[in-house]
Parts: sequence; structure tokens; C-alpha cells
Amino acid sequence: MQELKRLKREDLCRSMLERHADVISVQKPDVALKKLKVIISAALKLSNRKGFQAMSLRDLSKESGVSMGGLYAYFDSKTTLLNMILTEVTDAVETVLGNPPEEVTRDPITHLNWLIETHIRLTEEMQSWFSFAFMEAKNFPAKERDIAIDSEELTESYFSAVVERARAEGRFRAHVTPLLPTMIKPLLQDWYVKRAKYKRRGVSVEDYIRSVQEIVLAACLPLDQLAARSEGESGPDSP
Amino acid sequence: MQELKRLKREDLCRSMLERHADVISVQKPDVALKKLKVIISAALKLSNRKGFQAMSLRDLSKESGVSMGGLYAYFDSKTTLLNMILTEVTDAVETVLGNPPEEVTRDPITHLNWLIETHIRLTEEMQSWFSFAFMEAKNFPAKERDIAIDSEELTESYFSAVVERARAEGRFRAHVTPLLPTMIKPLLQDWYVKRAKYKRRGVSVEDYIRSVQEIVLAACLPLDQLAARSEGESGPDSP
DNA sequence: TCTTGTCAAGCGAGCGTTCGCTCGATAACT
DNA sequence: AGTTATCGAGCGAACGCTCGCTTGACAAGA
Repeated sequence: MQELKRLKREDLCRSMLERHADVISVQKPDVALKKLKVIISAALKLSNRKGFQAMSLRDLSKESGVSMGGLYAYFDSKTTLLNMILTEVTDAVETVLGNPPEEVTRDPITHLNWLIETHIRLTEEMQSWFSFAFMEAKNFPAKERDIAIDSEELTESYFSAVVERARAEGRFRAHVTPLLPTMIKPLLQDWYVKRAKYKRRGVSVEDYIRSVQEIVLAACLPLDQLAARSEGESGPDSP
Repeated sequence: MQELKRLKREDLCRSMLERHADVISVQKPDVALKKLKVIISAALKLSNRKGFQAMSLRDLSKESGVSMGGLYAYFDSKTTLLNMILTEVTDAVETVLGNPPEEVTRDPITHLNWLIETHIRLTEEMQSWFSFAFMEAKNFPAKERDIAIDSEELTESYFSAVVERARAEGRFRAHVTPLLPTMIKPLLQDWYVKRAKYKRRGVSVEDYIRSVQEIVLAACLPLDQLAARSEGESGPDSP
């Protein structure tokens, strides 16, 4: 989980600053970083409350304490602001899920469990970013919508690859639905999409992770291994 | 599936006409029904393309061929239009899922399979309505958002009830995650939320239904029954 | 030490546009 | 002729975005 430590809001804003240096007119890095953090925090808060489209730049100005003109020192259009946040989220997914620790990849089942856990913990850590990026993606301008879709497909491909490998190595039972990798995604997404519901019901991240892992493994592991697992509850991942 | 037959756009619009007779100023029923159908079809088409908020009433006027003033003979505000469609969707869910045929409810496993199949077929039949109602629900005004949330919880309660019954009757294995009923929902929703993706990949409704049923049953049935099922592929639902 | 010049940074009234919505005029029936 | 249905120009408000102006920190010149 050490990668998740690097994903604090400050680091993400620093990365945004570098990536979009051409449209950000503020020169002094410490001033720019401090104010960008305020702006992004306000943008996430407002657009999580009522959606990105419905968030007016006047709302954002009031919430962040930065004037209308001041905002445009950090982006050249509202769509660019969308793009900046979106890029940071999709980059985080690729960085974190695409670089599993070496010891995890030795066993495909361990790898599968790691992907599930890490994805949920990542979306937990960056909950407002993910809500922002994917909940209303279909209403984005074409280019930004494609970024969101590509990111989703990339995530699915990580699951497809590890499922395919487990199948090839004979670690799964004879019949596993070919839609399994696709269907893992909605299970993971529900954690940040319906976050309020789970909070209200007192479901912890750990409960949720374990539950998704159980459902996924129940759908693909050989039956004798399922039996062994349910006897030694909370047993190790690797055989 | 005979209930689904009743859910044609014409019937839904007729129902809307009755339910909102107080705000619809057009008197002649046949004229009103015909025009309402055109308006609703256009509204669903446009808001599925770019979201309800982003759909302006001028867009709707142009798409439907009804003037701005003409539209206001059928609703007194844009929010009322939202409410009219939303109410029809949630009502359809309640009517269809809440009234299973008697022969289905005898066995809880059969009932569970029926709920999964019927929910997916319902959302297939009314795909644009469901996208409209739930994809951007969190950006709705408070009252309409609550309607959408209540409808979701009602759906979940149907699954909770049948899962609880199966558990009580000893039809499930010893350990089943308590989050199972909650997690069925995102699996069902993915069918209309990511409809374009499944279409592109050539996944049929039947494939999808079977896949969800497999995953859900694998998570709760006793292991020996799972073994029996996988031998006699496409076996009957009841033992 | 004090004055003055400079310029990045920030401000907010105001631009053109589009929004949801209204209403008096007109058209189409009975 | 009288009722019902439809129209679309027009309203005030709010939108994304701009631009002339103010501010404040800092360094050079006296």
C-alpha cells in the first residue's frame, strides 16, 4: 500500500502543475501549488454535490475564495479544468494498478485478490476524484468522455489478463463465465458510486473488499478449493 | 414475461397522462397522448445523449417539433417533466418485480433467478428510461433524487427478502457474505449503464442474464449443488 | 533608510450568449 | 362563434469568459 501514500492531494496538484504548465500563468511554484489545491478541493466538493456541469464558475469562485479572473490563471476553460482532474485520476489508476509488487504477481489468484483490494483502496483514498471522473462521464465533451472510457477499459484489461492467466495455468474450475472480468468492474465501482449508502450502513472498506473477493473467487475457483477456504476462514491467499 | 408487454411507450404515456392530469392542459385524450409520446421520446433521446440538465427546452422543442409554449401544455416546469418520467420508471419496477407469478415464488432459488432475469429484461425493454432515471440521479433536485434512491432501495429489498428466505430455509451454504443482496444491484445496473459496451462486444441479453445468475448462485448455493449444476449444464432451476 | 519603479498575481464588473419560462396572437377544430 | 390548442418573440437571470484596474513584494537609485 506504499504507493497510495503518494496520492495525497498535494502530490496530485503538483503533478497537475507540471503537466499543464503551458496554460497555468502563475509562475511562483509555491504560490501556484497552494492556490491550486484550494481550487481543486473546491471543484471536487462542488461537483460531487451537484455535478460538474451544474457547478458554475461563480460557485467555484465563491467556494474557493478566488475571483473569477483569478481562476483563469489556472485553466483556460472550464473543460480544461475537467481535463486536468480527469487526467490525474486516470494516471493514478494506471500507476497503481499497473505496478503490482513483484511478490504478488507470482500467483494469479493472489494477483487477482490484490487487484480487487488495491482498486477499492485507491478509490477510497481518492473518492471525490473518482466520483468526479466517472459518475457523469457520459455527459462530458467527446474527448474527455473518451479519456474516461479508455481508463475503464484499461482497468478491465488488468482483470482480463490475470483471469486469463489463471485459466491458462489451470487454477480455475472448468466452466467460468467469460463475462467475469467485465463484471468485476461494477462491483468495484459501487464502492465509490454509492459510498453514502455503505457509510450509512456501517460497511467498512475491509468488509467490502472481502465481500467482493469472496464473490469473485466463488465464481471461478475449483469447488474443492472453495470448500477448503470456507473451513479455514480467513486463510492465506496462496495454497 | 407477459407483464413486460404492457410496458410499451404508449401505455407509459397514457399512465403519465392520468397521473398528471392536473398540470397537463390539453383536454382531448387522443391528441394529448399522441403529442406526449412525441415529447417523451424526444426527451429520452436527448437526455440519454447529453444528460437531462444539458438538454435545453429549445433542444427538446426542435427535436419534438413542438414549440416552447406548446411544451408547457404538458408540464409546468422542467423538473415536473423529470418527475413524470421518473415516477413512471419507479412504478414499472415496483409493478413488475413486486408481482412475480405464483409458480415462481414457491422456491426461493427459482424466485432469485426470476428476479435477476426479470430485472435485466425490464431494463432492456425500457433502457432509455432507466438511463434517464438513474445515471444522473445524484444531480437531480432533492425530491427527485430521493425518489430514485427509494426505488433503488426497494429493488434491493426484493433481493434481500428472497436471499433471507433461502437462508432461513437452509438452501444456502453455511457462509454467505451479508453484502450479497446489495452487490447484486450493481451487476444488474451495468447492463443499462454500459449498454453500448455490451452491444459493441456482441453480448446478448441472454448471455448477460445467465452470467449474473451464475455469479450470484456461485456465491451462495451449497457446493454440492454447484457441482451438480456444472455437470448437467443448462439444468432446471428447481431441484 | 527612504523613495520609487516594476511586474506577477488577483480582482470583479461587464460582455455576449443561452437558459427556463410567459403570454398575447393566431390557427384549428366543433 | 366559441372553445381549444399551438405558436414563437421576448423576459429576467445566470452562464462561461474577458479585461482594465488594483495590489503588494521586492530591488535599484538617491
